[in-house]
Amino acid sequence: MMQLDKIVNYHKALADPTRIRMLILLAEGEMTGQLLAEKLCLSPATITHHAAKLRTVSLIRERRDKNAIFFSLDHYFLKQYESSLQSLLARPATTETKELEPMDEKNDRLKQSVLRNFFTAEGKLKHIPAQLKKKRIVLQHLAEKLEEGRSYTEKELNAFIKQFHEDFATIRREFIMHAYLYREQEVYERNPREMWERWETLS
Amino acid sequence: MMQLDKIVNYHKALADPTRIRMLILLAEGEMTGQLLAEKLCLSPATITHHAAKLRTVSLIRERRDKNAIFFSLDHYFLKQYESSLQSLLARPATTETKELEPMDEKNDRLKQSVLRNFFTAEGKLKHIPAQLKKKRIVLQHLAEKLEEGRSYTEKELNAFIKQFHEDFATIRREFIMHAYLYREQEVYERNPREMWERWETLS
DNA sequence: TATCTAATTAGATGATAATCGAATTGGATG
DNA sequence: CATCCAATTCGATTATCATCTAATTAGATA
Repeated sequence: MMQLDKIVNYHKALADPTRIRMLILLAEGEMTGQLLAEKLCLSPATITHHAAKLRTVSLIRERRDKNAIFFSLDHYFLKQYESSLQSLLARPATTETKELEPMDEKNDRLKQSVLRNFFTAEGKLKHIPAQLKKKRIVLQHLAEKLEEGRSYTEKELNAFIKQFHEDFATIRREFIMHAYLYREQEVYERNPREMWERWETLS
Repeated sequence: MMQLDKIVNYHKALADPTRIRMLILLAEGEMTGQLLAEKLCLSPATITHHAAKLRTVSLIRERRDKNAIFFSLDHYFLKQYESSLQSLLARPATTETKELEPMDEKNDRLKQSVLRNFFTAEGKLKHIPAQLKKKRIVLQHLAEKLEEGRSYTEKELNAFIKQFHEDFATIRREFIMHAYLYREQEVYERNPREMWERWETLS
């Protein structure tokens, strides 16, 4: 479970007008530190300072090209944290979720058929479903095989995924986008099942 | 449009471990200031201080009973701000939204039929649809009649809604839950259409 | 009215954090 | 190797903020 400090740090990162402005500028596309400094009328040192804070919560990425460093938004993580706060504070039941429930039996049949059709007899994933609903079923099926509460390095995670499919990069990315996994710095961890479900109703 | 300061203040409010702990406690149900102080091992003065910050961004409500003041979560607003940040930083197009698009024509026919069935010839709302999708169509139809960029007092908003339906409280609440409106202190304002749409894909 | 209880305000203190200028690092390129 | 450029680190300054105690307010009750 994502703990208190992470949530607080995430909100601290967004609790400053300069940093929000930086993110808004970066939403248009990647940009060097110098250009950011110029557009915001701040010194390069200040940009570095803020970039560091945004980086520690994975809100931005960076890429070096010659002398310049290009910063860009990390879109996945924007959603990530929001949903974890939601799940912390979620009410036991809302009218909204109730409306979606009476399909359980149908969903279950869909799940069985997706697992039959997309996996080989040996348990390999034939290919990634294009349809969102089916993709979620496949991702969840794989994520269930990860140990909860354990940390995985990127290497370990890739190896895990390769048991089932060659394209580990895509699947790793999908894991994160759909909140089956979360990433802190270089370490990956499985989110608890409640969050998968919370996330499914939210996104 | 929700401006920079509001977003920053919202995140400032959540950028403190004590306040997050308060919210987590309140997620279980309403609670007096004294009890909060006790559970968090803080002075009542400190609780007041934090409650003020949470209140200015509408994350908590309060209710007086005899000498005690009961604090509680305001669930609507939790979602509200998140989505406004999302819409500020949203990318032009994602693969996810594309998957949902090719139903435009079908949606349009649904819309026409819902408007015919739920509204009288005089434009009154017969009753509020139970089904989420239809409810959104009705809410959007009403919200379009609100002036964008104008502020409404609660009284004015109630009067507006009563033109169409008696139960203004429910509809006002639904407006907020589905991000057609947002509330700042005692004042209501219509969100821009992009946010309605952004919200629809998110929730 | 006097009194009790809970919450708020006021003022003080210590910690955190935004910003800058100056010095430094780390890659590219002549 | 010398130089240039952008980014980072360092140190100092200033502003903001969490927390406390003490004093005050607001409602309820005897």
